[in-house]
Amino acid sequence: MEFRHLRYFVQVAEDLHFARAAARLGISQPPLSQQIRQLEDELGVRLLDRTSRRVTLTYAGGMFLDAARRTLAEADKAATVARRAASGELGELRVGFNASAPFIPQVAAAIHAYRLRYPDVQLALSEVAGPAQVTAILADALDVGFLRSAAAPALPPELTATRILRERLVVATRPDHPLAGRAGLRLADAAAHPLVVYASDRSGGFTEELFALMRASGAEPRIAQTVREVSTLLGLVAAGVGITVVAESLCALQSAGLVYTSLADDSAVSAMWLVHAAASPPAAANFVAIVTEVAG
Amino acid sequence: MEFRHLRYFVQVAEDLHFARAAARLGISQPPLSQQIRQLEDELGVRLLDRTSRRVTLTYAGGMFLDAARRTLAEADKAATVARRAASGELGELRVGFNASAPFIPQVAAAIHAYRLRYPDVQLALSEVAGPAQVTAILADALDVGFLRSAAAPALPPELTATRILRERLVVATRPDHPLAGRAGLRLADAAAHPLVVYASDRSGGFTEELFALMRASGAEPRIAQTVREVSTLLGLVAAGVGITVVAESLCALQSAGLVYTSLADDSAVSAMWLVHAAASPPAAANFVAIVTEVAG
DNA sequence: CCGATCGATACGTACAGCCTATCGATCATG
DNA sequence: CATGATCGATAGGCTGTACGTATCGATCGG
Repeated sequence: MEFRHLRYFVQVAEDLHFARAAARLGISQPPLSQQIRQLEDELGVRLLDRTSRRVTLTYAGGMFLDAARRTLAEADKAATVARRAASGELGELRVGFNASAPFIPQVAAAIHAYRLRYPDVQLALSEVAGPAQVTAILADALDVGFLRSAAAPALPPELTATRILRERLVVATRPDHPLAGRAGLRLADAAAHPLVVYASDRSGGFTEELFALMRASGAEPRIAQTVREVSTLLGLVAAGVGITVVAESLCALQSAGLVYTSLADDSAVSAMWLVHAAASPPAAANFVAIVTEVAG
Repeated sequence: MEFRHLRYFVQVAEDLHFARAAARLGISQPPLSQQIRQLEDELGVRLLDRTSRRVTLTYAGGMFLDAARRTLAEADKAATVARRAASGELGELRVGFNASAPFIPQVAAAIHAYRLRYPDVQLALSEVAGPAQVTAILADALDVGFLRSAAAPALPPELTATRILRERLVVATRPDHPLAGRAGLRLADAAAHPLVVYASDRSGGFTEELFALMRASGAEPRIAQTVREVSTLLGLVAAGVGITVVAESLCALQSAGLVYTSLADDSAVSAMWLVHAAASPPAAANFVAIVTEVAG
């Protein structure tokens, strides 16, 4: 049985007239009769009762007509699915992001724009620490990932990173802290006070990068407390446990016990990167395109 | 796109190896490569990434694989549906029956046996008066019908009637009625008493046949009351409104106010017939076969 | 009774799908 | 690093089959 048989049969069943059906199908009548007969022989079932004057569906023919239509529709759907999947309009996209990514307006805007443009792509968002994202993408557990890194992250050749945002670092303190609001504040000043920082396994390298910057400015940082979440970090700063240094976009999180003070150092910058496989699935490539367009 | 393409693609996707897939498909490797390529060209989508060492599904290929499997399954189902419908194992069967048919054990047994043997046939049972059944079958609103008639019913040539039961008539009266239990009771005796009978439009000809029998026995029947249902008929007899004559199988309906007395006349018989179109749908033919086997 | 209609049959043809043979690329191995 | 094995792609020839034209046989209306 081939699709030809189904297409021909459906047309004959609709017209109940071999010559007309053949004309619609763009063939002549004899081969149409042959193909219908061939289909009946293969099924071992008479689908049409035909005299030289009238063609009617048998009971089995009526049942088969429905099933044949369903089969043709399913085949159509298969072709459409393939094309849409290839163009990235259909499927699933697994996006990883670190703790600070959601607070970046450009990232949120890009995700929103992507959802509007590709509504049939199932977005699977998951919070993953920076380095773990790279591993996850390599293991095909993730398609793309947002991670923070001052410089371009070192990646295996099959992965690509695009910088989507470059931002300054700020110091977060209690309002009554001596550093609060001080103009021309420098990293070395901040390093003189005990710090609340992310635990290394959660920071995705941010803490290490921060410490490296401080040491480069000639000060040795001291850890007051390590935490695992943004809310804890800022909560403990507001409680006076210590101060911390975060990316400027985190200023979106305001609180009565918190003030953010700019750092004057040229080196006090950080960046968000979008990491993806060089051979990305179509949906991922579209996502990268939208993110670089909106946020880049 | 033809089924060939789907079958070939599914096999390659399962083996991820052209030569092995070709062997399983019973063809050689080159035409398999050609057909896959043809499929990809038609869809405009690359379904497989292939180097000379490794074959992998693209994302679109994976989505298409599912859809292709569904399409092939749908086609299989279409063939099965046609065959099962042709053999009468699938579909709908519309059975008409008159008021007395359900009380006949053979009819009930036949319907039960049919349900067991053909569980996937949707049985649509409907109560239809005898002559209306013939009209309904001719109008293709009914497939088969049970009706009561002393002699073979007059039918157009495209319909066939099979007698499935021949039974004697009995008189139904109150227990204190003078005819109750009288040995050798004859139709002429019964005709001497006022009768409760079905209204003509509901009786399906039974009342007319009964009156003809009574007149043939030399008596003129008198109507005490006409009714539209079996329960009303027997209820009014039990209430003493009159007596009635019914088929023996109705004795199954017992009541405190009712007794049945046999009629001695040779002519006091009735029969149930199964009517069906000569060109019945398969399910109807099977039904007729089972009924004649069980009840005939 | 005759012509029109319509599906089936007969038969020739062109193309497509399959075959075998071979190539080119990649990878494992000594 | 050279060599052989593996595997998909390509080339070219052959055959089956789906389609075309011509015609037949049956049925129905006028």
